[in-house]
Amino acid sequence: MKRKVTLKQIAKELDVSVSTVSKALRNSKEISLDTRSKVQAFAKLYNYRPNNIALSLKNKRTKTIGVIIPEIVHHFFSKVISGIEKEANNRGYNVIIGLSNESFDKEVINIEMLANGSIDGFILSVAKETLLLQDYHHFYETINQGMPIVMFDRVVNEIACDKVVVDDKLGSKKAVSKLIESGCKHIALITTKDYVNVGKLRTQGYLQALEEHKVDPKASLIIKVEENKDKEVEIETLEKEISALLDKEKSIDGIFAVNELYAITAMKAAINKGYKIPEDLSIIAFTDGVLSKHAIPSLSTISQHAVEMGAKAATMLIDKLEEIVEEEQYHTEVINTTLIERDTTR
Amino acid sequence: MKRKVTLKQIAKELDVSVSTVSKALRNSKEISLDTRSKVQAFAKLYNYRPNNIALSLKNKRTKTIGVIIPEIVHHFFSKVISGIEKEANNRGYNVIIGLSNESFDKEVINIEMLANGSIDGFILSVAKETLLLQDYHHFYETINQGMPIVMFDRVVNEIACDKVVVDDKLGSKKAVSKLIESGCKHIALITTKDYVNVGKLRTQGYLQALEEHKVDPKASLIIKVEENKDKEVEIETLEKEISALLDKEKSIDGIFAVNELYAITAMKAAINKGYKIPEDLSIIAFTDGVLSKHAIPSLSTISQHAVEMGAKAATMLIDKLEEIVEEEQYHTEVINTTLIERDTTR
DNA sequence: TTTCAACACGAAAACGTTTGCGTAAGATCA
DNA sequence: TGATCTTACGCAAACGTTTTCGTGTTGAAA
Repeated sequence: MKRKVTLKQIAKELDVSVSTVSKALRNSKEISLDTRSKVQAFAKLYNYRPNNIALSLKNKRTKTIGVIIPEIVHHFFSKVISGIEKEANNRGYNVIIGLSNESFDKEVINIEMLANGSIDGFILSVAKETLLLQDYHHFYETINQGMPIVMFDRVVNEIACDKVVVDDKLGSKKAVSKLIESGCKHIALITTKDYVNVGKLRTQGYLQALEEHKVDPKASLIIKVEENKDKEVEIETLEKEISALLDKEKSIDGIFAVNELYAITAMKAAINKGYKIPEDLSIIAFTDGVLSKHAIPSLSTISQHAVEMGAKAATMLIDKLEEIVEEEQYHTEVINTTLIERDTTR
Repeated sequence: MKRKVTLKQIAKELDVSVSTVSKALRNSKEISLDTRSKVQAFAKLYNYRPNNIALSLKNKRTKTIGVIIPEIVHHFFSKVISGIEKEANNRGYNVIIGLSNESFDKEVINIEMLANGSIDGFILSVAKETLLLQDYHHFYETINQGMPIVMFDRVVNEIACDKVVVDDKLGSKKAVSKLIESGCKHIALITTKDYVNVGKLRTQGYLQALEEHKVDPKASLIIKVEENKDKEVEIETLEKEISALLDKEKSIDGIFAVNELYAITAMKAAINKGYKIPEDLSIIAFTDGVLSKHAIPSLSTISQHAVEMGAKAATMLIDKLEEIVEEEQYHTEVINTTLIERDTTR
């Protein structure tokens, strides 16, 4: 087993100095053509590759960006990652990931681990617990140390950094408007409690759409799901709630849910009750994922263009790192949403 | 904006040498208690953290493991990653990911990028194109340079390295046996072409189960899907094939598919034809993901325990890195599969 | 007073690069 | 022949650590 070959070894072998080897490999005309070709041949033979770590130390940059997300077993986040990875690779950067699992502590630890020289900047989506605690010291510290952060999707407005978000309100409005325009009169909303920012915004979009179409909102048509550590339980509970709602409010002919899973759950409850979809009941979900695409019937959704989001975040971060954009100049990019009509809408 | 503070800066500020600072921070009793506490106080005040890159260069290890997977927008792979990440973090390692997108070239580039000092070892699942080309030079080179590799799921048998695999054959056998035992007489198989190794093995499991239950296999009940770059097209084509099959072979009362998506597609075709599931037709899929869990009706599956797989792979790699296990001693771990009975089986 | 150990600290090397500068040998010119 | 210019290379510093080996100062024992 041959270990990785270094400049020093090549130098020794060829009886020249390390600097000569380095220059020869970089084709400096300071070095004679003769020596250059000799060194290059030798390097090729031994498959020389410069040590990234040494380069990082010297250059004070690692060409690596750190991504911290709440979870990876999640269609949206994995799509964002694939967008980040693609753009980063195109520009010669690596991607290192950390998972917070929605925990404040894990988020802090991950950031601290990576901030000590391992990476040049962060792309992250804030953990729910952090949002709840509203403790953002780790972000401030990181930024203070001169390490840029780009937040996406779940962002903290009060922090001065680049952000990439989806227009949740407008997206929801699109969905609900579509429902109204296709003839739905009584549209239920399945959303989260208000402390989840995106849930809140999507709720606002729903209300706005109703208002614009002169439909009076009814509190009895809104279910605000209490998030549960145990997703199974959360979903089971929700299914019962929806069942009850459908029993109580017979007039419901449209449902807008703030995520795929809630929508699928609603669909399940409705199908069990014998509803025909979309004839008796139309459904639209915010967030487009595999679940929607392959559900039977396939779900109409609002797509957030997650890949594009990731790519945009990477672009913004790298632009800042390479000083294409000035340091203190922050920008919030809004990614458009698109209504994808499938089989749960008319 | 204060930059990161270094030992040198602390040393200057306190008018001592760098070595004194280093020793003081590591609580060496070579340094007087007085100086130690002074230095430590100062370091805490300025939030000193040792630079990882410098440490990596010195220690010749990065405490980072590289993971290369074919795609990340995929339930199985993202679960594996979460398993790797968890175990790695527990043992103080970071995870850096590269995506091959099933491309040989991208796999090679990713490995070369990371192998030059950025990481201590690899965990990877081989790209389909690589499997097809059977060009494994990049793996050999990496291993030759003393960098350990752990392959998971899609492995290359001829390469001497640690491996974590699923017993595909046994898993399929379990599924098909379950179908037979629950009364299915005519079980269709939806699998991939034989050059995809896991497809081949799962097909073998199907055949073995039939044999053991003295059921004669019928070639007309087997669909071998040709993979297509465009998944949409692949799935649409498949749906038509299944429809045709159901028309032709009216006796089919069970379907085993080698992945979720094929199973869902089969279910869709069957539901469209008015089949009652599971009364008229039972379905089991290999691979357990969100799709199966939230399908209506929910799919019975063979779970591969992806998280466990990732964790195991990480354990094996780190054990090797930390020389808990001898270098030249390779081992293949087989992860058990479990039948998860849901609503598509009786 | 001399000798020596203990103490507290600093100098320097090492990890693998890149790069500015110095310089010996040879070439060119007057 | 002597002065100057090129050429082709080596030295050393720098990035931020850790660690080995010195070394000057102190205090105590002889």
